[in-house]
Amino acid sequence: MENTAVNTKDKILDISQDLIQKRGFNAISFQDIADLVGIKKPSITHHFASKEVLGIAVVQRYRETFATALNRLTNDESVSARDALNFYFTPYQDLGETGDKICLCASLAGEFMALPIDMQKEVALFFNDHLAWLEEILVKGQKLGEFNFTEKPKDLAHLFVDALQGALIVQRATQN
Amino acid sequence: MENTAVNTKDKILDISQDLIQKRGFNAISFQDIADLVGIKKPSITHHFASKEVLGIAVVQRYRETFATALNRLTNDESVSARDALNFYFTPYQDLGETGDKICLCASLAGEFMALPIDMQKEVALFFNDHLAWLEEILVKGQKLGEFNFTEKPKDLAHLFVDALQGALIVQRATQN
DNA sequence: ACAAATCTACCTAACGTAAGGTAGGTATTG
DNA sequence: CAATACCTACCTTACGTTAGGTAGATTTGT
Repeated sequence: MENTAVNTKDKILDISQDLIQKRGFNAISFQDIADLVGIKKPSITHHFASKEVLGIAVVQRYRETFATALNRLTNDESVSARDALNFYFTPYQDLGETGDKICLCASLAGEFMALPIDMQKEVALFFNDHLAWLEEILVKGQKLGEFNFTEKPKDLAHLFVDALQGALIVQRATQN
Repeated sequence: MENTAVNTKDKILDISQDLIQKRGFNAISFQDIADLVGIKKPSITHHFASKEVLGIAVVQRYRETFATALNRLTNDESVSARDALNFYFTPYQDLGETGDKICLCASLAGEFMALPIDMQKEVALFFNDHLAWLEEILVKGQKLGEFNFTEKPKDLAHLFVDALQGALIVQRATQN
């Protein structure tokens, strides 16, 4: 885990995210989080009014961190489409190497129907962001002759996201 | 849902499986199951000693149903490798059409680290079964000239499983 | 400048609810 | 009649959340 957070609120976010990526949203409790942060259970409500509010904050931050990083790649003219695509894979490779963590939104999507509606919306936004970004990169790379594929960019974007998310889930379940 | 079960034990299994595919294992309770079966909560313990035992039974049945169907395809000489592969996809297409259900083992793999060890083992067996079966079909199809691919059969089998499981998860989260 | 008021970040204690599970009784059925 | 399939009643534990309070920092009023 990073654990570079300075203030308690960010620590709660970091630890919550870590726990969700490992065990899911419904399987973790305020007690789990409080123990790891080093505060008492009710102190969490001082920073986040409810578990739902905390959950939304975790996904929002995750989504925005990705969005910022991906937009940086898209806006930088010196980054080729192929490099951008390679960069896209690295966080997932890192996750795979942890052995016990998957993408936050894959974890939440697995228990999607048991999630508060506002968390569902955040998860949906995450995947739609990624699908749109990948499609854009694929179109760009095809136009510039960097890529050579016959499939529709939208379909290929879907395949990338699906295979990436699925790979982490299946890998964690089958290793050892 | 099927709901073709005649005895209560099978009804419990059916409904539990359905609920796990929709909401996950940790988000469902004996109360949820009992309400849908039409019995009282403690009556479930009469058929399954604990939630873990019930969970294991659900995955075992799911895994064995698949194993039987897949072995039938492999053993039937009149079924080509391509047909076998096509058959493999149909249950997942059906799941996609439900709009609110994913593969049982994808759901459980999403909360893998929060699962009892014996359930983890069953989930791992499921994926390993499928990976081995797909690899076998791919090798067979390549030998007979039905398929034409350069990737390693094992890698391609992984891609199929990953993309299939991932597709259901992502699709459910992004539709509407 | 200094005191009063307010805010921040926590705490302890306890709430109501729901969880999984148990004990023991009562029907139902071969 | 004996096993099976259910029931009611209850237990313990854990959950998210609320109430009320405290110590210390910050802001404000004079």
